[in-house]
Amino acid sequence: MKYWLMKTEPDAFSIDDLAARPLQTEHWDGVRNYQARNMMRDEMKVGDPVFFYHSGCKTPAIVGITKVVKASYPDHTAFNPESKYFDDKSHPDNPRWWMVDVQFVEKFKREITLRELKNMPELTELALVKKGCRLSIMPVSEAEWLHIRSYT
DNA sequence: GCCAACGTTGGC
DNA sequence: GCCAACGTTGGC
Repeated sequence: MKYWLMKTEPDAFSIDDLAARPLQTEHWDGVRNYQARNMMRDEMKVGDPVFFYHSGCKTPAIVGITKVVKASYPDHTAFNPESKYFDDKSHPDNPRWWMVDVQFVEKFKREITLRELKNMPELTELALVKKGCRLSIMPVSEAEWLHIRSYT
């Protein structure tokens, strides 16, 4: 089992939006970055826990936990010319983009802000706090996970 | 295969 | 709204 962190802009899709979905589950479409894709396609497995992170907002923060409930399958929005995620280089017989399904687990009573995370010496290796890191999906070590968890 | 130009991300 | 950092594109 591996631990993860996934970013989302709360204006587009927040943890409350996820909790309001049928079965509190949603497919993670629209990832168009190869590194992030590779992690979803090859490494994320059913049951893996995921920190849910709000980015591009007033207070960037980890706001809760989700888990992977369906392993990778083709991101069908890439096949749809009507979608803003359409990519004519992705074909159903050889998909370029993949996604997983995640399910709501928990919303923290108190979110853990990026500012706080940056001040934790235990997290200096976490990609999220590194300068210029734009990865929307990243691995979290077990030690990092437990450390962050201990604040919730 | 190099690299400049461009677009995007995302914190501040 | 600004801008640094980064990934991608496309001409050569």
